[in-house]
Amino acid sequence: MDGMATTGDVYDRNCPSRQIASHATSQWGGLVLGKLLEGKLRFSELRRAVVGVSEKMLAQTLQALERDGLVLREVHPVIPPHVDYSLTPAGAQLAARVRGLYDWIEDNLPDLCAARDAYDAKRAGTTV
Amino acid sequence: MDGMATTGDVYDRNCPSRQIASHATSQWGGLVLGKLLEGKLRFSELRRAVVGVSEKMLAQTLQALERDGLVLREVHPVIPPHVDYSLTPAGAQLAARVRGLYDWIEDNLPDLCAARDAYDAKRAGTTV
DNA sequence: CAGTATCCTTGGAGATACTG
DNA sequence: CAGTATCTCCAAGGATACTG
Repeated sequence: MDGMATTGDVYDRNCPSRQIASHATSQWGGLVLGKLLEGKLRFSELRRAVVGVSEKMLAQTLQALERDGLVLREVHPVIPPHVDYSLTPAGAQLAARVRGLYDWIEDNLPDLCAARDAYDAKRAGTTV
Repeated sequence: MDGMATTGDVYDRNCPSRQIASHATSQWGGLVLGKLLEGKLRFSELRRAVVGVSEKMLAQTLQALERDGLVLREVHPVIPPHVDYSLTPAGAQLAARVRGLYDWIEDNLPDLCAARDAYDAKRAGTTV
């Protein structure tokens, strides 16, 4: 029932779920989680792995994910600086689901693209 | 086929996967897919169900999902107009995964919020 | 009812430069 | 190396008005 004040339901407008979901499924958030699923990585390694991300967005994304308890940040007090990022247990669970989503899309890409072409073709034919 | 020219990999910069993923996991895309998982809905029903969405964004979101072959649009030629939206088989599969992601977040919300509080508390203590 | 067209605002995102 | 700070800019998104 709706008796709960803090539903946590994503269909509630101002509930933390939407924030966390947006972090985890954002352009860069999803890709970062996916990469970290393969193992611990340094900042610069992530930067290279996640093609197209800027320093700013990577830092921002990692902070959001760390804050949500999905990513672990380990600072090694050496010179030059060395920081490792990895998934927390929670992060690994969520990342697996995000990855599953991406994988499904990649697996079904031919169908999806075909649907697109059909849609565009139909529009081009009817209109104009 | 060369096999790798069109990888479909989301880590490729300009590949359709990223587009489709962004549609499916966008703020409104995810919520629309989630709602349609419960059954066929009309435009205005969706508008009410997905709290906070504007007409423009709903129309735009539905078009993108329809174009990707995830959502089926049925127009009933009556007055006043009546249009039903539902998931295609592909859409249902993807929606289930998106839903799973949201559900996981909702289920683990207490932990996630606790992590947040801890993060904020630590920052407040060390800096200032 | 189910959209489209238009305008307008905001903040997301990149580039750059600097620091510990 | 791993960030932070600042600036700028474009486009996503919302509000409104109109149409079939």
